[in-house]
Amino acid sequence: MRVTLEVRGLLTQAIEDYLKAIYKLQHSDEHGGRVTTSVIASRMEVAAASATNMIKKLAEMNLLMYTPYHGVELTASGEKIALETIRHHRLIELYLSQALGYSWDQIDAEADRLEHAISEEFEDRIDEALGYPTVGAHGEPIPTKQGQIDHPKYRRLSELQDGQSAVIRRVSDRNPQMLRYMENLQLRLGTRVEVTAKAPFNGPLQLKIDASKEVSLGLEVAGSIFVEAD
Amino acid sequence: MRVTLEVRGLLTQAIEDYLKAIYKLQHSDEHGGRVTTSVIASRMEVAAASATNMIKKLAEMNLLMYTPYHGVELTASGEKIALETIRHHRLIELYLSQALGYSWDQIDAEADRLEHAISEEFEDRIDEALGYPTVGAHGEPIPTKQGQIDHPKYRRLSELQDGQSAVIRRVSDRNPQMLRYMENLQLRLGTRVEVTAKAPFNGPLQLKIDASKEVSLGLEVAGSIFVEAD
DNA sequence: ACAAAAATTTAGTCATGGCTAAAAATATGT
DNA sequence: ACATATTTTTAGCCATGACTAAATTTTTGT
Repeated sequence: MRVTLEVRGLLTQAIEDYLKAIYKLQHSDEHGGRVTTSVIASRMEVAAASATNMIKKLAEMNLLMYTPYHGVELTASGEKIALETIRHHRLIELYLSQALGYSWDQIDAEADRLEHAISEEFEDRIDEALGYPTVGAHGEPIPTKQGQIDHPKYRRLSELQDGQSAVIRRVSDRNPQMLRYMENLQLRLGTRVEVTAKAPFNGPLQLKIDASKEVSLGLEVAGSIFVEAD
Repeated sequence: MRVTLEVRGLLTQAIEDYLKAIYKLQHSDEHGGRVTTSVIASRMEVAAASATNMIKKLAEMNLLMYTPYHGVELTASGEKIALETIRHHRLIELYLSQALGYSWDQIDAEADRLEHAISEEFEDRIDEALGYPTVGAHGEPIPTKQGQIDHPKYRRLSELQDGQSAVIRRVSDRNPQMLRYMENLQLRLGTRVEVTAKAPFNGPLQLKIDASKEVSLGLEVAGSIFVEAD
């Protein structure tokens, strides 16, 4: 990858952050593949004009294809860098929770800062210390060092029918408060859940956790939990 | 410490780096207490004009006293921040070497980047994981969370007389290559050494390491090793 | 199809923290 | 003591990556 090599060293934190955000947007089901300026701006919490500026810069660097007024698509080199950043992030998150006892809601913010500061050496050492994991602390796939990643398709807990049982495989890491709430309910990766009732009109669902405790769960939370149904 | 609290959050990496460097210069024996623009610039590897700019900014923020053309002295709040940064640095260095198996020559560069990225939480967790250490990986004292630190006065190995024996308590971390060299010679913290001969005209000294291996050590290296003599 | 709304880009500004060149202050040597 | 050398500061410039306001393009509703 010539381009990636040439580019290395002048990768600012801002560039890595944008590429990471764009990669995630491209692979989220919501915005059908089309990643626009406003979506990027909103995800990055900057003004639209700021996003336009950075997009132009990234296009200049051949990290993405830019069609003005119509959105953005990462190039191979852009995606490579995004995946490296995501790998850093997810390895750090897992390390924080496994080795340093962090809770679910604390790791994202810490990893957001650390991911730009660590060396290849650090990446390799924690990868080894963790036993070369393939799944992050919230169940996200961890890209390999070569940039390979697969996107398993899980169903949202909110989509399950009354009576269905499933195992939690991934949770959204967007909202720390929600993560805290889930953790308190013992809703963890691998936890078995069963939908025992579903209220109509987008009402809450009744959930049996680990075949014991029963709770009522709002749709927003249930929509942030991804499961593998039986 | 009102000022420190007010200042927090707008502490850039550059500010922390300058304060750390100035603190170290103030407490080094070389430049008898007087810390000038050129010394700071040289340590930070920036142009003198850049140092002047930052010094004026730090004086504005009440982090140091600045007498134009005559140098600089940290205020209480400036010193507090410097010590927090140094604490971060030394805890991280120790963690890298103890928990992740880094070698002596690799930890400084990694810690230089990480020290600005970690949270109070991270600091506390590695402090605990390390068993609340008081001495860093190269033997430097680690400031307490309250900013207390003592500066034990060790002698340089180069100052020992022929026949004297001593224990290594600290090594300079300025030169990674030299650290690598020392590590290869098994010159570590706690290692007992004996000067068995001293060549005249600033020549090398002959050293017996751990009562076994003998080596000839140049004065530059010997001057970078601090010992406690019997 | 076309006016109004919404999204996007352009233009111009700001703070940060570098830089060089020139001016000013301090230190040094005879 | 005073000319010269050295150090330090000032002045002005640059890149990064934010911002707001205005202009432009695209989308939407009727």
